[in-house]
Amino acid sequence: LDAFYASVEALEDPSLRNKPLIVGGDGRRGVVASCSYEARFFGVRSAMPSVRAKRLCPQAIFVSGHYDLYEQYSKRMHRIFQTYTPDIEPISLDEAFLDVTGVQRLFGPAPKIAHMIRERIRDEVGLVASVGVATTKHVAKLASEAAKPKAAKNGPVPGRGVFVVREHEAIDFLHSLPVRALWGVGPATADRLASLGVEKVGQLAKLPVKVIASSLGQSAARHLHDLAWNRDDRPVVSSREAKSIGHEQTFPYDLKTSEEVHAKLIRLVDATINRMRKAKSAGRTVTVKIRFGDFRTITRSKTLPAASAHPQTILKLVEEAMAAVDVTDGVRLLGVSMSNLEPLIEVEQMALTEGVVDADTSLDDAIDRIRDRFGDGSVVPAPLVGPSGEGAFKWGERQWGPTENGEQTTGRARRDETG
DNA sequence: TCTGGGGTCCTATTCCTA
DNA sequence: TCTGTAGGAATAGGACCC
Repeated sequence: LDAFYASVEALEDPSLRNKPLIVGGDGRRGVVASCSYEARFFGVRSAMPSVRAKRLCPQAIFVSGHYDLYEQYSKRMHRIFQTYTPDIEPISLDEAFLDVTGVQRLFGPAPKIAHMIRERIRDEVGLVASVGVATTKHVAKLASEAAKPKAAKNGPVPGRGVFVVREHEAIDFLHSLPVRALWGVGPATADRLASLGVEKVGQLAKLPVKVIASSLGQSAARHLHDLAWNRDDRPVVSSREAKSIGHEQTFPYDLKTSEEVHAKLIRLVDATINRMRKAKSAGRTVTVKIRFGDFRTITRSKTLPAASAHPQTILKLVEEAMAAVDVTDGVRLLGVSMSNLEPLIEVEQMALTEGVVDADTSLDDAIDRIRDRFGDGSVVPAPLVGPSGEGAFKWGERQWGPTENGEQTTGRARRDETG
């Protein structure tokens, strides 16, 4: 999708159409999550600090994200995809790979299917999609980039919409691109390749793997060299289990005391476990991420002998992990995430058969039921209730509380809050 | 310029155990 | 009993993606 979040916002509020629009936090530590092509003309890009975006485009309109809304639009698109093929691999809310190998007898050749899907997304959802068609996943992805509109003074100049790279054209197409275009080449890898004199994919392709490996390591070198020759046999995988679930938050001002840090950690643990339990998962490893005022970032992790979804157990582990961390320099961001995930039902059954069930299990179940019925803000850890200001509604910020229309919001809606 | 939040994957090191 | 070693798990950090 083109400028997905910004396009959805403009669709919902016509007064935002054809204007430089930025979706993201406009606070001092906000970044651009998505922006309209009108904003891009001024040099605004996603992931750019909002302060800089404002400087580049003072007339830009900032809106905070509505993640729940984007999810709804995403689902509508997926329903369209499903009418063509069950082999859909979501990359994000607004991108997916579709394998149409087996359905061309039914719907026609892949480029025709691409046009049909694009038209239906335009007519039924109201959004502009760009589609790349190719015989490998990564060329399809690059082709979709080539299909996108370009930013210009009076709004976007339409792109080709559908960009087809046939198998015999793939090498020429690839070799003309900058290495940075390759999936997996970011700023750090691009710098290293530049020091080998490599700017274009074609130059990378002609370099011996050994030489690339001297700079990037064997695995990455092999992988990128393969991609440069269009050797990519990764299949479209339609269902994938999450490997980790977590939450992190950047604070408007650095936290200076361990009490403040502890209070935030309690909230992050609760939010993470709440989501993990909704996903019917339990985790064995907890990782705490700490970013200091100077942007130095460390992680500390601890692993349990068996997976758990009990707040007290996880919090204790978090406290152990944090024991040796000095926060007096100021903490800018905290994160908590769980990995080594296992199905919650199996974990609880195991606990039952081993006779280690305690009051926690039924307590957690009761909390789940109350939250299902009255909202996530209805039960909160005691240290965050009361006159300190972090009461039930502040709890979890807007992300976990009810919205005006009574629905649960998730994810980036949190940008509405100032923290 | 001053850097979000959700993730995945890879690598290096350390520690434990067979 | 001591030592070397190989492999796996845990831990930490970094790059990258949207």
